[in-house]
Amino acid sequence: MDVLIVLEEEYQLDYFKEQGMVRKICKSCGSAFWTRDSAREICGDAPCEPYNFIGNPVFKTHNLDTMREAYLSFFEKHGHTRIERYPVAARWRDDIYLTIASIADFQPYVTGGIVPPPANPLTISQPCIRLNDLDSVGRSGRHLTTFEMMAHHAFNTPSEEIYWKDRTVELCDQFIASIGGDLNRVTFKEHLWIGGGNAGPSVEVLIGGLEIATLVFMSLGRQKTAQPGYDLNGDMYYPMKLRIVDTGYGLERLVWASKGSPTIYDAVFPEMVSRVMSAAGLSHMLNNKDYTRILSLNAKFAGLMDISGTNLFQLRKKVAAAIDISPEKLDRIITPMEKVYATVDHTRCLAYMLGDCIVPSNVREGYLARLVIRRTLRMMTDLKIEEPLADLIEEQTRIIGMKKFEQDIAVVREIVERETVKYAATLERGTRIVQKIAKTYKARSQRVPLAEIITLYDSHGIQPEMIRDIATREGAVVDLPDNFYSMVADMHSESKKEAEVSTTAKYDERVQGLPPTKKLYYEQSSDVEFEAVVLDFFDGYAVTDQTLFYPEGGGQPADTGTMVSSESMVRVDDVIKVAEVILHHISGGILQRGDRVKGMVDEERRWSLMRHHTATHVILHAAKEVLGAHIHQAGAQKGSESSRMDLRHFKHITPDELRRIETAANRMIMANQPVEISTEDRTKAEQKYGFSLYQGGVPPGRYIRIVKVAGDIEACAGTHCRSTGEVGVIKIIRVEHIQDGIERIEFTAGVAAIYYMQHLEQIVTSSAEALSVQPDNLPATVNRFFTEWKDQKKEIERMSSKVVELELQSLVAESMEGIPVVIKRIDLPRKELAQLASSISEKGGIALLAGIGETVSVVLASGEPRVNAGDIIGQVCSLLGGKGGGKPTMAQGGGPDAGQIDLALKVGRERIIAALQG
RNA sequence: GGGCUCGUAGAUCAGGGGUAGAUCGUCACGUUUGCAACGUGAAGGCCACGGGUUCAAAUCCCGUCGAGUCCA
Repeated sequence: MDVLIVLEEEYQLDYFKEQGMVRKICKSCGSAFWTRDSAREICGDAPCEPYNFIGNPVFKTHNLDTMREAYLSFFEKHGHTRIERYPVAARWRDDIYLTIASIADFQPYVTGGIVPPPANPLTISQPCIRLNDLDSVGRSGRHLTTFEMMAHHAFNTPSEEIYWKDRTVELCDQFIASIGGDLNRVTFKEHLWIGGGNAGPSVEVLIGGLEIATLVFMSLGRQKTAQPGYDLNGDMYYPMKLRIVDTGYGLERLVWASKGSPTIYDAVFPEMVSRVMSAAGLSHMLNNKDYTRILSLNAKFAGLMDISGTNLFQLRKKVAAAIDISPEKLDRIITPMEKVYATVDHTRCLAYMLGDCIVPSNVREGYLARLVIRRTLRMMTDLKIEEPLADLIEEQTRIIGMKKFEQDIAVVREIVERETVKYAATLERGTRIVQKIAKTYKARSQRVPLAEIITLYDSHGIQPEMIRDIATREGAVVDLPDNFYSMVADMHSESKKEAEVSTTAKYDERVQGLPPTKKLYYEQSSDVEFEAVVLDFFDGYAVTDQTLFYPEGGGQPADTGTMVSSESMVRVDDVIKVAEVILHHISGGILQRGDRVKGMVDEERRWSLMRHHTATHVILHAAKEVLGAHIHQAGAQKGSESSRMDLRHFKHITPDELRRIETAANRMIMANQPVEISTEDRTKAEQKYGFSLYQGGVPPGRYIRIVKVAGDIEACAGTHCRSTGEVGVIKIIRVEHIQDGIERIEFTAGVAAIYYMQHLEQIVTSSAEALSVQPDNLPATVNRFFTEWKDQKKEIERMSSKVVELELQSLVAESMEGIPVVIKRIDLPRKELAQLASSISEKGGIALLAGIGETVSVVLASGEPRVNAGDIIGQVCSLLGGKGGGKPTMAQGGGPDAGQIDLALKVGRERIIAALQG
């Protein structure tokens, strides 16, 4: 089917026609668009149309709060339910780190038709973070890292139609009118939307040259269906059962258009702009008409182009020509302004990131937070802003509203302050390394090679521009290619590995014909025996109608045990879950379809796993109590001996904190609260408990299993004790710093904890016995021994230099060719021999000394240029069955053959004489 | 999750198979009314830890622990 024809039909809306709109083709770009203005010839989008709303607002004046409220209450009035925003860290998804669009809140389960939406239709204003255009932020006048995507979403199923294209466009029109927009100036540009495995027609809503919204009609997906598909850019897309109205209105853009200010930044956060301007000593610019004119011109032109790389220079040239100054002068004026804007934008981004409990680190979303923090710190340095970054972020938090964030502002401040100190240290360290390298290459009068610069950036985090500046100051030459960052990226992509194929994937088809296995381990988690019927047996895997065996999942290993049929008794050594079917891996025999079996789970192991799993929840809760609200699990591995849990935290957990966590966790156990487990609707559970539900990953499906342990509430599929008391006892083994921002707590629970403590006790008693002291005195005694050992080592050194001195006095040198030469067997360790020999060679003499210890050690030192010690030692040592070598002035060696020592010295003597005469 | 760099005196770092070093800091003595400065000297090292290779390892190899950094 021809995509273009189909798509053209898609836009023939009754609503457009009723409103007397006409479809036109843009004279400039050739795109189709709908308008009420029959005289209009261009689509209204940049670059076809300039930003003519600047200085000429198209809506009634609004700020962020009033515009958001105007939007949400408008849609509420028109039958939509208002939904609270989701966090900017997309914790309910494992494919993206940050929330990048309002629809991301509902992916993948709602958009996939698995889970119903929290309301239908709904409206939301979702803060989103996109870091792809970082370079343009502050420069283009319109780019932001953080923006609120306001949306109304409707999810249409085959059985229930909420509304589709006509109503969507109608609502859009009415909303624009409600904030004072002139509908005659609005155009709807046809646009094929493709993204995230979905596609559909969409219209871009334009006014005054600015795109203020996109209305997407998501109706195609990659999943093959009976209906004919479309080839879109080489991929096939098929009509979906679920058709989703996915709209996105840019809150900041609406506010900008309502004010008509030169840049979006002035419109959206005027207080912050003026605060940062004055902190940078640039306040005078605010009231200067020339600057305002430059900025608005800059923004108008920037709106017409994509700012990146060389385009920036083009932009400068254009603006400079329009106001008749040199591009260089313009650059000097405008660069600080751009940095002010970017600082304002970035601090707002950080307020959201940190407020939503992201902890800066060098992995995942934590790395993104650190990236933005460091970028901001660099700009603040350039602007000579002395105010602490934490103050600016706190101010942004206050403007947005403290109550909108989970993280305590005091913790946010501490995190930022730590990051600031840390970055200063990195810069200092980096500067020293660069200076050193610059000096090296300057001394060789070479340019600093690119490989060095890449290492400096990649391994030490020093920005290439900074490398150039420092090296230049040191007088070295650095060439910096324009495509530096892409070269680094290329280097990384070379070492990329293929993704692993899931091991269970090969059984997907096989289990499709089987009913879901009844999971007895949830209903009777403390039972260990059950009866079942074998439904299938393949590849060593048995499938039964029901089972008590817990399959590997959620960081909990599988149960083991036995299965007995009338014919045989087999071992269950592994259990896996494929979709809703549980596969038991059998060894030591086979089972047959139809066999009645009795299953027995290894009781000790099951209990140990349950205790460790329940303990994980308890420790997480205790850690939150001790360390703060941001504590989030970053992975966990349960075992039957010990378990570990990784926590996101911005500093090292101190031994004291660790003890407090351990004590708190054990108190929770002693309180012996029941463990409550329920199955709840995913969306409702998310609304009720928040996203801290997803600590151990995001489980699939419409319903999720909620486990409540000692105040900790998580979505969890593991087996648990019936009450916290059954855990028995928790002993934390240690805490380990895995990566920046991630601390690993290793612990043990129940019987394993008792064994562990007994093991510790045994270590202490046997150490105490070895030293014949009471365990209580162990630390003091060990300390004393260590200092004594060090003192004695020094004493030995003193004595041995004394021995060398004495030996030296008793040595009588013979004279060969006028040179004092000592050739002698002295049974001292090699180190002393070397000392002795070198004190002779220092005075211009020659010493060949050999001594017998475990093996023979030989040292030859020569203060006489004619005698090359390194050359001679080899032959001497080979007589002893060994080897040797060294420098011309000092050589060492040895060999095992002590009987040959006299011969070796004799040969050595001959060689020295020969060299002296030679 | 993947990659890279680095662990040597209290601090900053050289040395990269052959006797463990420099600078700053510390301490003592000297010059000085005192301080600063200078001079002379000294103390201060499990060369991160555990294996291996070697006649010989701070140095090479493997592992562990720790620090830093880039990317997804």
